[in-house]
Amino acid sequence: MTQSEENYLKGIFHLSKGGTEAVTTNALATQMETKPSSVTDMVKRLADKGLVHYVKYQGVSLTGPGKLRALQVVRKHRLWEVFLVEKLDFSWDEVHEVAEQLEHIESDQLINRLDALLDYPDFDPHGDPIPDKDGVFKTREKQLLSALPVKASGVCVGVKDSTSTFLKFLDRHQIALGRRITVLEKEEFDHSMLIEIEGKQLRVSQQIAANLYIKPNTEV
Amino acid sequence: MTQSEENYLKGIFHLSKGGTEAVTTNALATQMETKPSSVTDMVKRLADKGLVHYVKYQGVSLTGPGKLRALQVVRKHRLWEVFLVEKLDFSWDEVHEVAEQLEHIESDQLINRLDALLDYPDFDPHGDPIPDKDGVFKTREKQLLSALPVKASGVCVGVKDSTSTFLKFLDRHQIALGRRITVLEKEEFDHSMLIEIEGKQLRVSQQIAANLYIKPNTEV
DNA sequence: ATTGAAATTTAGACAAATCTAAATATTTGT
DNA sequence: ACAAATATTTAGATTTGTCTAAATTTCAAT
Repeated sequence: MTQSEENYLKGIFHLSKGGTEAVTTNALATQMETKPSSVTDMVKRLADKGLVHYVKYQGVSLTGPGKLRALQVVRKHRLWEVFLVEKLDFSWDEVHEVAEQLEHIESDQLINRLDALLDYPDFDPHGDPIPDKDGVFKTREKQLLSALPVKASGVCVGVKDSTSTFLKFLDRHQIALGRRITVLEKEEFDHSMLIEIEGKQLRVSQQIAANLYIKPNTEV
Repeated sequence: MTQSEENYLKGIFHLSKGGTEAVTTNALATQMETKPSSVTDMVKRLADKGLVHYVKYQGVSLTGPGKLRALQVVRKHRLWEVFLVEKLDFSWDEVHEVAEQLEHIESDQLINRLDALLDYPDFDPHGDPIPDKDGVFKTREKQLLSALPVKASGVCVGVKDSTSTFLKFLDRHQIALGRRITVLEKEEFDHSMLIEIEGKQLRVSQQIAANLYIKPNTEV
């Protein structure tokens, strides 16, 4: 299995929202930053290897083995991200590029011992779940707004701090249970966030974001 | 720079004993476990990029930039080996294959922070020196165990042969880096030795003694 | 110094992964 | 339903890294 093949499986996995839906050639070409014709060539190879279902002009989807393989790559990517942040003091926005390389290192022993070193984390620094060896991962019912990655979206389901001053603040900004919130930006130095709620943009400090529970969209 | 190019530079570096001597096509083919014709193709490419000197039928040697690059790969390889042994509890003989992959990860930030995490080690688990960013490394005064006289004592600092069978042998007999070894007897006819290690006596053949590096007269 | 052996290079082929340009299939708007 | 727009595939070329088989160069021995 080449790195390129692994990257395609991962790309299909992400676009198909967890390996269920079919993905179009054009969408995959955009995701992989390549040309549609290159995608056609590659998905044919992947189909020959039994990793994807592919019917000409009808799009591509992962088979069981293909999905498992994609999940193993995702597992490695996210574990390396935890390592980079926890052990090497990378900030959350610096890890992706390096993890893209590290995710292709082949060694079960390596990844399982890394998992142990990191104390078997369930989520990566962006709040995304880390699959286990068999591709199974925990879903998080609710998360703190501060734990959500950029572009994540979810519904407000609760507060951690329920003092009246806090709740009044929420009222003033039309933040209420059931309201959908989307994370637009995260500021690194003070961990404040720019969020969108009810069609308006709002900047909230880390103190706010760390006290609001969100039920994120099930979107991997 | 591709991984294959990096591997060739490293191969030339090792065969040329530190980048000084010229290396023959056949020797490099053996080192790289490939065919001489493939070597010819590759060294032409490396010569075009200014990384090696190459004259047809005359062998190949590293240029300044080529040697620096080789040293940077060696640096990464050895730092990763330290990481695997110190942080992930790999044993001596398990690290090489994984380090062969990790050495090609491209990120100065990653390798420098890894260096810091490991507390700037000067030597890898096999006792080989780790070059710094500029390719400079410390030399350790070391001698083969076979070269030590009777009654001499020293600390095990490295191995010459790092095949896994040899490393496993060492593990079985509790011979490890940092262990003090004292020469008790040397047998004339087969050059075997009786040594003391960890309070126990052990007879080692000349083949063993000629592959173990010792730093003589050193406090632990 | 010449010849046979060994080492090395060249020529031509292949697979992986990509591209451009052209051909074909599907979808959409009226 | 049909033409135009869009999406997709095919055909043919390119690069990297490899191979085999044949040709060439160097080395070594008499």
